[in-house]
Amino acid sequence: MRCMAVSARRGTPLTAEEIRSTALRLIEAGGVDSLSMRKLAAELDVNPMSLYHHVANKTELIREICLGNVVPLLDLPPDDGTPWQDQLRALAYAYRRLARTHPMLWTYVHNHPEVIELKEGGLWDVLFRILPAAGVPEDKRWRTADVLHGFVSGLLLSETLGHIAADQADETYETAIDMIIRGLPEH
Amino acid sequence: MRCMAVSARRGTPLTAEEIRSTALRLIEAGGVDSLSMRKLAAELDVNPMSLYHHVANKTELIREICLGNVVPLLDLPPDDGTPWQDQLRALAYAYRRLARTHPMLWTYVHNHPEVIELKEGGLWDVLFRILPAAGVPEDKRWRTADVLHGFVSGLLLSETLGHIAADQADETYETAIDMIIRGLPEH
DNA sequence: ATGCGTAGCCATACACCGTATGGCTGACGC
DNA sequence: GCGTCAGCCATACGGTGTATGGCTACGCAT
Repeated sequence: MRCMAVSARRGTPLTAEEIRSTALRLIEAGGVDSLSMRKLAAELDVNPMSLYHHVANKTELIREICLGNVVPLLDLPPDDGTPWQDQLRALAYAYRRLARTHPMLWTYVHNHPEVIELKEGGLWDVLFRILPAAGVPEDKRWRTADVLHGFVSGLLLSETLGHIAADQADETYETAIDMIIRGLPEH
Repeated sequence: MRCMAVSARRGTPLTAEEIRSTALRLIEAGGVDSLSMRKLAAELDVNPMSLYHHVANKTELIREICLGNVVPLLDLPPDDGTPWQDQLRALAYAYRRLARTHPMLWTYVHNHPEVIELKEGGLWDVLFRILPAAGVPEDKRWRTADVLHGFVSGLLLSETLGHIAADQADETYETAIDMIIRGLPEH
């Protein structure tokens, strides 16, 4: 519906989604730290201050990208009747796919807790569906869920940062998930 | 030996060690990102540019702090005759002590790989001493070492960032190490 | 003694950052 | 016609890392 005053240099008005996806592209191209409101504005062919009519500030922008453009990409395994081992494996690999799709943002999030302090997506629901089946007693489920998440995040962080040889990454991850499954009560 | 021209506002000349320890203090007080050369200089009662006669630049300064003032604090378990489980546990707890001593720098390092790409301290030597005793076949030792390091780092990151309830942190870590030990071949 | 090299320090300046403030334009409801 | 307001932009402020070059005063060779 072609609304309001329109940029001098652009045909169509900005949208929050356009800003987010462009920002995400810049982030994945050069890291979160290399994203600046000014570069983002230049990429969108717009004055830096125009961005602030669509996003509150930079950190809020990043938060919205995470919640709107990244977290939803995690496809959680359904609650079919398959053994808990298979479901846990599926969850782990979905998580890895997410990390590899947006490595820069993923590493950023994993040490800027303020971005998503809320437990991400339905991941924890799935974990709490799996753990009882794995024989983890109720009073240890929270603890175990934290451990599993910490383990997997840490390993993915190592991989993303290049601490793990690229040609070994697949086998390493498999080894890791096997180790986790073996470590749960109902081996 | 009181050498050369001396600061107008200070009695003694700067030293690299003084710069590093002050920077480390500021980092642990407010996070790595809040450290600036200007604040650091102010804290040392010196002109910002004076720092550059003792350190190459900011990232190099941080690297030197890690290598000189943090990594050496990791006290690796000795090669006494104790079972590998005990040695692994000792290593894990030494690592945790380090993370809790310098949480800010620790989290920073764990997603700025360029800082210490070199495998930190003698940690890996100890791991490679333990893994054979734990029954890990030679062709899987590197992989397993990567996994263990990723796991433990990730969990400590979670803890440091406050994702784990403080009153549960001890038990959670214990649970984690138990799980790792159970997951290794020679349970 | 005298002059020089140089270690240590500092003043200035540049390019970049996030964003507060306030003003412009033009579409809309009344 | 007119007020409101969405969208955009120009300017400015205080912060950042650090390049450049100049100052001082010591140690040393002459």
